[in-house]
Amino acid sequence: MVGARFVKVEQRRPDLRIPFPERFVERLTGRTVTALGRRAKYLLADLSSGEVLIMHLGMTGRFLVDDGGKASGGGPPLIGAYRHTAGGVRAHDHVVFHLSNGAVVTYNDARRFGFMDLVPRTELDRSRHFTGLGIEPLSDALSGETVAQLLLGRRAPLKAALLDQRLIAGLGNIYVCEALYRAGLHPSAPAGSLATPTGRPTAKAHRLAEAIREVLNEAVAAGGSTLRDYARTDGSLGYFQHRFRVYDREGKPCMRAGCKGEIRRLVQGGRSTFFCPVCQRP
DNA sequence: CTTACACCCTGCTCGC
DNA sequence: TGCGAGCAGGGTGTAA
Repeated sequence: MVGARFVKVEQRRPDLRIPFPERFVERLTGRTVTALGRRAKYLLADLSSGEVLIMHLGMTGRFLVDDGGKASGGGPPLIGAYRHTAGGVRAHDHVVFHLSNGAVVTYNDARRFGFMDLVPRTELDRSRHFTGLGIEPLSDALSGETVAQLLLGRRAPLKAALLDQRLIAGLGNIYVCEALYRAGLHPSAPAGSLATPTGRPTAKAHRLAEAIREVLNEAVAAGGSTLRDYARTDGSLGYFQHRFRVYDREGKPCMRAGCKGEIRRLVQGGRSTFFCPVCQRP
């Protein structure tokens, strides 16, 4: 997409989780994508107009890429590669980008918890989506020290605090479960128990920071996690789901050598938490 | 300020 | 085979 121009944009419904911005199609058409980026779970495309296209996948959103046979010709398929058929619309295809390089990028989202928005680049950090966002977990900002400071005094369960995007921005349900397991921390422990009364990091805080970084780096290297509702098994999907140690493993044995524990599931804030009651003690 | 919970929406799996 | 209940990668608005 970078360097390519939107030659045609199909917006097939008025809203996803929120309405599309005013004149969405007009503000994209004819613009060139100058850069792609990310902040937390938001995908960002800088446009030649000075606006940023913000895209969020929600739970079931995905981008399907028909590169026109260029990038994948002869080589391994692109992530989500597929063939776009003009006029042939799949269920839940909500937005179709036609690019000047021949690529067709389709946004598909069954549950429509995703969204797209347009904001001036200069106002991005003040936009409603970005105000109050926490630190990037893969940046230098994440350390035992910052974890301790962020969690100091909080009585919410550790699991809930890690899912709070205002503290650390970008962790989801899977990677929080996996990070807590690797750090040997109980999901129900008070978040503040990882800090000393003065906000200094405990050994647990250091372990957690390291586990978060480790899990995310491994997942990115594996192409992410593809769960139950993917469309194709063409070898281009994420593989981290095969490396889950606790997520969706209720009733199965703990994978730590010698551990006799059995993975348990509990519900916190309406979300499932998976953990080993032996390795992750209260 | 915190924390808890319902809700947005569709599809799949499970138990009966 | 059919059907309802429960659950799912996220975020927000409201209430307590």
